[in-house]
Amino acid sequence: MTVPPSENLSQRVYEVIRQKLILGELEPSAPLSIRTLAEEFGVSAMPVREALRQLASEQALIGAAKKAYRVPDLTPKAAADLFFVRSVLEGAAGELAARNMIGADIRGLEGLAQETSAAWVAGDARGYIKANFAFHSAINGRAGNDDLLRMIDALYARTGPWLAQGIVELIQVDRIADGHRKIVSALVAGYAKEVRRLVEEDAQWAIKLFQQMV
Amino acid sequence: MTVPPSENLSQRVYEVIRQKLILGELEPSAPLSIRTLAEEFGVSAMPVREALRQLASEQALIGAAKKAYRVPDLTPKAAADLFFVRSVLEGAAGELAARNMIGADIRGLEGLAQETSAAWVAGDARGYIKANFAFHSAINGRAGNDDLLRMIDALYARTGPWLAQGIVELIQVDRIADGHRKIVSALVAGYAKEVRRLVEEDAQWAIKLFQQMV
DNA sequence: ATATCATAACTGTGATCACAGATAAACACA
DNA sequence: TGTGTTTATCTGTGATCACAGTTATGATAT
Repeated sequence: MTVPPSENLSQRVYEVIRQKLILGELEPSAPLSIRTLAEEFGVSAMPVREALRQLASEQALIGAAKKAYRVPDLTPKAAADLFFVRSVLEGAAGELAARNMIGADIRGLEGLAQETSAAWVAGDARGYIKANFAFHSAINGRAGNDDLLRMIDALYARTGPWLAQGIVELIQVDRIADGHRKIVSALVAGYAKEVRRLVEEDAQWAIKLFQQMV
Repeated sequence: MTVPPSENLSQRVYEVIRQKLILGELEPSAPLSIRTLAEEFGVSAMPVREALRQLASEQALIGAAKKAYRVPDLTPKAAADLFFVRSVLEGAAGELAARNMIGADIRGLEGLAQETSAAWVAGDARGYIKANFAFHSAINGRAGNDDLLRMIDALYARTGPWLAQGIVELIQVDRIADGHRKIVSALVAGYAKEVRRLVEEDAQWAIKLFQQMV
């Protein structure tokens, strides 16, 4: 877990829970209690409550009035919508990043791509999610557009729990996921438009992955 | 101002301030005090504080520790980044919407396009912003993707205050803005891809508008 | 054993208070 | 008339309490 450097207690709590969502460590429909979490974190209810509300405002949690906050359980349609938005944003980020990347960036990317496929063949679901997120973050971070990055990360927080479930079920079914390698190839070649297309394809692939799952 | 139907006091306050941001009724660098707003709204500090924090988490406000919340004053680079993201998202929404729109939708759109240009030639800055937002919302709403819509609206909340300033200065300089009419034409023709391109262009136009302003 | 209902334990929400840091105002001094 | 310093006011933040709805529990009756 990355360290949460912040002057705000609320933001620290927020960051921790957000990371857990991204990495799929919280399963869908799991309830999150303000008081319980407050005790776990060793803080008062106040910061937790603000963190949960913030997550809920990003749709990363659902919070009905006077009912416990819960991790959303995505419907097929909702998941498809989400991955579509992600493909649009991440595709644009990829095209921008392709123009900013230097040799060292791409080398790091190759390592992450390897980690990703290694975790995949090993059947390590959590490892795959983590490596996958690291890979895409490395690209999106080079787009040079913080808003883009923030929005994409918010999407990962929403799809994380669902992905963790879906992948666990599918990890032994489909063993081919060389999309990342193709992306890296397009990056070394400097084909920005092609990077965009491939990144979009990669995000949409998750949708297909789900449809098999049903 | 649209009525805020909600069971949550915090959310009601949030919605009101958010609308003001979108419509450019709050000027950049203006400070927002929790206690002051609480008194204005006739509620305690609690709901206001949560609303402001939520806005801040969306970057619609800036909130440094122990300093008053403020309406962000965008730098040229930040504004450009923002409008770029908006062009990407709204372009995608436009393409989707083009496939869902029926005659009645388009007729309503024609009216809104007329309002927009009417406000423009009349030099009514606030009216232009309002009509412009209504026009685009009518399109984005037909995309059938709530996440897309929510994200785009968040962007309008961030560009609103800045747009209000920029447009006031430019409204007598440039009097041609028939972009909306082109979009409507493409919609009636059913050219989804062309709608996307035009919507993207429309968003990027705002960037150029700014560059003239400096 | 199963269904029904009362009760107890939980939930988020709003309000209020104490506190420390930031800002602005007031004052003293040159 | 400036200028530096102190004081007072205002800022968000964290903690705690009361409250009303929700959910789970357990007892009672069928």
